[in-house]
Amino acid sequence: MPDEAVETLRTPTPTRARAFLADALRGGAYVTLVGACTVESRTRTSREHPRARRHATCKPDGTVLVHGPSGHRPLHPQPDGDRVDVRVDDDTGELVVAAGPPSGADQLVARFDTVELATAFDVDDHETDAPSGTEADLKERVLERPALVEPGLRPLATERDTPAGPVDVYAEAADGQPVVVELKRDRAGPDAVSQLARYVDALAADLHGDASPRGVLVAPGVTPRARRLLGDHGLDFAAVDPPRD
Amino acid sequence: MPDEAVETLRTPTPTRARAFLADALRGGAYVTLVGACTVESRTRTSREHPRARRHATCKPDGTVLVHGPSGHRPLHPQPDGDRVDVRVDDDTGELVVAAGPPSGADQLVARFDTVELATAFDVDDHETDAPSGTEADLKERVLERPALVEPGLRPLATERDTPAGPVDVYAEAADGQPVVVELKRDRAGPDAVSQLARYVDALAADLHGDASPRGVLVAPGVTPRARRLLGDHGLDFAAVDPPRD
DNA sequence: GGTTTGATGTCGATT
DNA sequence: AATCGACGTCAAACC
Repeated sequence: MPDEAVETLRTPTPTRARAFLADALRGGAYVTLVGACTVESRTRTSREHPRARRHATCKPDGTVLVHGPSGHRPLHPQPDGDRVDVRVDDDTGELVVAAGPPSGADQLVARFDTVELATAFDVDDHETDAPSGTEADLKERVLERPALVEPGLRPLATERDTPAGPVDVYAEAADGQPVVVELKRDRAGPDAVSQLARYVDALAADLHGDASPRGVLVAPGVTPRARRLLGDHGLDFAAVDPPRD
Repeated sequence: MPDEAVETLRTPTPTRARAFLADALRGGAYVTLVGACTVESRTRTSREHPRARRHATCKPDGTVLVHGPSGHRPLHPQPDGDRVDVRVDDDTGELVVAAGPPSGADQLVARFDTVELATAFDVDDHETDAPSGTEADLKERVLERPALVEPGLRPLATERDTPAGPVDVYAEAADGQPVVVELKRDRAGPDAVSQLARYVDALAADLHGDASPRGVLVAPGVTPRARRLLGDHGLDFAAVDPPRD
């Protein structure tokens, strides 16, 4: 298939569709199918979907997506593995698209009794600009202007290791007391507070009494439950928005 | 468009593509586009993608997905709102597909300078069998056979409310001591242990000394760090797999 | 509508 | 290559 070609196939027989699909995938193309199919997935959660007209996508990296008429996610979780198998079921005459590891488990199987449209084309792989407004952006902002967290704060390290995991920012307060900073780009929930508490406890054990660290949660906001938990654990909060662009 | 029809349009002009897309969406159809486009998203995290040949899907519910050649997720987060706007840019001649709330923020904008293929068809909305192997399935299993967690355990309530949130299963041990059970369908990590610890602490405060509750994490397994945290908090673990089918 | 949590996917670090 | 830990994102249940 030439690089720029877009191929389409209307109402092929399953045998013809199988050949079209196999050829295109072998050539590294991106393929879509429209037709009535059943979907069965045996991944982390098992799911079965009765026969209905759906839109399926097979990407050259082995990704298989089957979409219904609504929602952002496909009908099934994505199986591990990057192999796609395309065959015609001898008994039922169905076109069978199977994705996942060859071993029985963790498979996604779509069975088309009819294919009304098959398309194949190339899609560009392209470097994409890094997203902005991430936790990494928030970290940069805090490192550049630590006073946003509290006056006199001096960052000492990022990703400092503790037995409970790496802390986002390890710093020293104006009075010299160690401070653990946990960053969240979204409003922080109870999990974020527990995570910070784990880090503070682990660091306190690590320093074995030399100095007792404080913990500060830095996020654009906190949920009520998280706010209460902060108080319970004697942790602080500073409202900082992640920078956008 | 008749229910069963599948329409395709090759290399339309932007004006023609706009009409095709608008007509199909107005009729509740599912539409796909293949062509070179830029993608800009201003949702929670901002992203920009330079012009490249991509595969776009517009669902009748307002979902817009733009996919590259690999990976399960689209190139962009899905904006809030269910409005899709299709127009031709007077200055550049591009076909512009914009999704999200009409107000400027939180928008996804894809700009096609060429459309090589447009397709439109109906996709069935269909009830889907409930997935199995979920946390709800694990809960059923534990309620039916509480001895899987520990001998003599008697479940008293599910979703029992505490100041920290609802506990999965509230139970009584053989000796009458209250037990908080936290269920995870996957191997449990540190977050699960912290969540359980929050519930146990909250319940202990709720019972204010009448009885001191124990906590049991029920999951197919625990990660090393979670195992250590369990010990730190004096919590127990029981290995139980969620039932599959 | 906001909050919370389950369910997934992805990535980086580590083994 | 597999595992683990953390982050990002979506969806559903419940006020």
